[in-house]
Amino acid sequence: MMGKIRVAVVDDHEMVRKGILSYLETEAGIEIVGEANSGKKAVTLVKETKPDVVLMDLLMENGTGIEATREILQFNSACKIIIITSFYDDEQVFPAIEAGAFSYMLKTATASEVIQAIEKAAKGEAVIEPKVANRMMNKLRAPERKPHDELTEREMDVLKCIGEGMTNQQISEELFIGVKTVKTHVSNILGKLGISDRTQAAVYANRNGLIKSS
Amino acid sequence: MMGKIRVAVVDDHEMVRKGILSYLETEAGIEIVGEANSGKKAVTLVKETKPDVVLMDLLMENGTGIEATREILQFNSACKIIIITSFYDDEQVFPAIEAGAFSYMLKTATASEVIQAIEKAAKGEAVIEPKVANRMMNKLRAPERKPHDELTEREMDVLKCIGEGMTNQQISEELFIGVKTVKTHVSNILGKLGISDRTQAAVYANRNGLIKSS
DNA sequence: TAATTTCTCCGTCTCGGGACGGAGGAAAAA
DNA sequence: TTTTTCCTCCGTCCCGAGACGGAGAAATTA
Repeated sequence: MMGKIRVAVVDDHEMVRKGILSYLETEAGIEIVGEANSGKKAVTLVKETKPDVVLMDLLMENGTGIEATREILQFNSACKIIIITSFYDDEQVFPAIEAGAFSYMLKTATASEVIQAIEKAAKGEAVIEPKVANRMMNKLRAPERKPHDELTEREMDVLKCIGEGMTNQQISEELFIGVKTVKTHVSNILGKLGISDRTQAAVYANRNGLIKSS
Repeated sequence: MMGKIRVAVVDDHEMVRKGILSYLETEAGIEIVGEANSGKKAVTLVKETKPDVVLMDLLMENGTGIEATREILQFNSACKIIIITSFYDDEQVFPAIEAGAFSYMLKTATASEVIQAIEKAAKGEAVIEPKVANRMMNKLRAPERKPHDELTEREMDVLKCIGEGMTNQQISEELFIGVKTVKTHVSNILGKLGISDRTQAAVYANRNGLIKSS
């Protein structure tokens, strides 16, 4: 029989932390070793307290939980990090998995679900939210080949400029290349994306998140 | 001296509800009359328990808190509804205010802030999160005159088509007008928006939510 | 090393896009 | 009613945009 599972809670919302704590404080097998309200403090906290499991929010005001996850695992790869967040977009989930997150839960989770996830994590079993799991499966089945994946680096630069509404002339000045060159890139971009003019390219760029949206 | 302030908590995340409850349960002047995890249940709950104050999450899975707020105030206009949410975009804030929300807080709020907000709401004093307040002030100062407000109905039609990446030819077929007419509209649109080509118009349309985004 | 990819630049040619001016008709506002 | 706004259409003119072909240099890959 092993001792209590040492758990740290990281979330910039105090009320969420307290909510999680209220889940855990009555559990005999779990010991709360600390709280943090930012990614940086989380790193410090883990260094000091060496928890077995970290409950980590993804979206925080000072840097995401992804960076914190990555940093923590660099010096403590045995630490199991459970992501708890409100969302399950691809943009959030996969970087988290990549960074080494162990389990992925939603804030809709109930007390028992959270407790189970912690206990399983301590035993080395991952828990993935069903909705998230579906997306992961889709990701693995179809490797999500966006048309612009085959664009060269330079072509991406040009496409982003188009997405900002720039003319070929402006792009040439922005990228320090000739207008003719820009035209060449534009032609190649249109061909690769299967569209026929820069306006559609601009729409494409904006809808596919290629632009640092406003 | 009045009795305890009757409070209801609405949030689809149990852990957030428990967090808020942990804030409030030690307060002598506050009585929790119930919880709800959806807008519909919130309406029912308020009908049954008639709380003085409702803490309401905006983003919930089954319908937003905005609808619930509107419904509740229809039959109980004395009820003070405090919105507690993670975000403060214009898209979220203003519909909530419009629906009759009394105060607006963020989930970053501490226990004492929440308690104060409740006590003030019971006394008829609104609390607005500073970050949100700033946006409101800006809204009131500049009545949000988007450049495309001065576009005619037809010009809006054309602009939306441009935002889809359509050519003048395609637009003329879509709207059953001549290509020359489309050109006229395009010229007027560019003039009114202060831009110089259709690519920028397409970007504008997509960034200003004129398109039923993908 | 040799071969491929990518970025760069040049030219020519054609076409769509946009500016500008003009104008008629219908509907809404004065 | 008169006036204004808006939608519609026409024409001409010019330029940017895009297609197409060719080609050199550098980096990456085989």
